[in-house]
Amino acid sequence: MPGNRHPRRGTRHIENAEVARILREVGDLLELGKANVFRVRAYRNAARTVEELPAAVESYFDGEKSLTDVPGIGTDLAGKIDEIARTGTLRLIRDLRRRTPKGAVDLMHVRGIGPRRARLLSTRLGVRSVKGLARAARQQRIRQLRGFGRKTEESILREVAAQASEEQRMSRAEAAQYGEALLAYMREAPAVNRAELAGSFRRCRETVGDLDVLVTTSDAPATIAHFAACPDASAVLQRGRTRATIRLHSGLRVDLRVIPDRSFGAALHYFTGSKAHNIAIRRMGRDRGLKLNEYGVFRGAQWISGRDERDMFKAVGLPWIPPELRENGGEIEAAAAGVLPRLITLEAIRGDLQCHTVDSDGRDTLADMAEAAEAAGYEYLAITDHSPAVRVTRGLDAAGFRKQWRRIDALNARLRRLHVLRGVEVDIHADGSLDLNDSILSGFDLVLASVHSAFSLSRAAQTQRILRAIAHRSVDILAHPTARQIGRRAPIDLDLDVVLREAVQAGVWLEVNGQPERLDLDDAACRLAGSLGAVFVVGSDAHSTAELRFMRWGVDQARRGWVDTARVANAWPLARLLRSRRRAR
DNA sequence: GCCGTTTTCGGCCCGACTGTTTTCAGTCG
Repeated sequence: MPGNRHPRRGTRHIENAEVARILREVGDLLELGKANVFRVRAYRNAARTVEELPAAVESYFDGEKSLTDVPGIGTDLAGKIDEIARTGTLRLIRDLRRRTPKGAVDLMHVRGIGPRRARLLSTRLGVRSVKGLARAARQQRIRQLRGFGRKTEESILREVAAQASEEQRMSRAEAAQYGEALLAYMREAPAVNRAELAGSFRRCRETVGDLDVLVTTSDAPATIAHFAACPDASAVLQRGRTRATIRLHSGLRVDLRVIPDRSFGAALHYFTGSKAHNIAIRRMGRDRGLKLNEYGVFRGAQWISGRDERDMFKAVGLPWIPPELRENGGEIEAAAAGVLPRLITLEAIRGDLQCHTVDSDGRDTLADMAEAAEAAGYEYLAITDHSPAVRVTRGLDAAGFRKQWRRIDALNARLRRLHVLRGVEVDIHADGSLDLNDSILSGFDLVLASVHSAFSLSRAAQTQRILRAIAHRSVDILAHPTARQIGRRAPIDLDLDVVLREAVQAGVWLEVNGQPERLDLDDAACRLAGSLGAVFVVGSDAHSTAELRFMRWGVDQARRGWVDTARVANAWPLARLLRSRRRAR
């Protein structure tokens, strides 16, 4: 293996996500075993923390940085994580599984069933699975238990059915369509003053499990009635005086919260989350003798502020923190130290550095794409059609690109505000060689290299492959570096740490791809790359003029990854961009 | 299990809704 990051003897590679899964299961098992709720929370917090670590857990055992320096992880949890990294499992989890009724953990994942009910159902009724749960409900055996009744039985049946049909998270782009339509619908309601989307959607997570809509109104009952009457709703799941939940025909759940005007900022902060961020902020409030909740900042019973979201941060001595960063992943410390990144914005983007035309697999012509980019206010646009290896894209060969260049030159002579760059998305072969030769590659303004095949190479071979491509002097940008497609294809198995280091070292820029199913690099990788000094490119990877708007999703993802405007090459003026390319140095 | 500018012990964010209860437990976010 290249690089100098040999794992310790006895340590095999394990994904942070797998460590997190194990910690989370320990949390579930402990909760079923009536453990101290704070101990349960400690395991769940640790699971989230590990998931969002910028580097593989192994790297915390031999370097200068230690896991115990990470907030929420003490000596005990660090030891447990070490054990997982070395052995792939945990003695504790085996003991807990032995002591826990079979299937109880699965029951707990049915909405409405927590640890108490799961334990009762498995010990008293012998329910061993979600299927068995539905059977018991149909046989009306559940209502015989104390604390359960007819309605609980019915709700269990509904939830089991819903879980079987939907359950997976929805892409951010799809959720946006439902969310924005619903927001418009709620703003039509007569008594509504303000309406906003909060929750993980506002935090720009790449997928969402549900939507949170926040409104202020002068007539709460009327507003809740309007919400419940939403034409796209298939069911009203919950309905109170200040909250209601509906399910849309798509299966997406939407929570509505109705609050008074003066609480808008407090509620927006609270319902934006994340939960871990909120807990941390509320703790800071408590340390200052304040109580923070969704209604505002309180000293004793006295309301102090909460009209504006900034009030919540001000109360604990912090500047406003962008929603994308609110994961309790260091944003509070960064805010306190005055070193929050100046996150990239859509407005700061001056051009798009990846798009396709009918010359390969795009749906619009070169001229159409250029005109749409100009109309969008861009200063430049790189046309980056595919090379021949990716058959389905009908990629161009050297002669094809030379013809395209002449058309680009003619276009540039005609266009007044936009400059079109001669670009290419050249395929990286399985052995790391490129799909076009040096003589043609040197003629482009910009070369993106990316993987479209051989997704299942070994980690070592895959890493070697990418390193070889990066080492090629013609490559300016590594595009969609992990080749993942959310929900469809796992990222290629890569030593990302090594690849990102080499890319930074070589002066290769890293793309954050805005296609809703790619969003590649992801947030954690962006943050890692940023910490290594990477330069980023946010690209729409548009295959039509309409898809130029995918820039939005790429920017959102980069923001989640703490990407600073100054580090985004396509937020620079064209002259600086060209001067800074690897080939210019 | 974590954590400390009063603490190495004793705290740990806070409120709404539902269903099954006669005053509240469980669950969720």
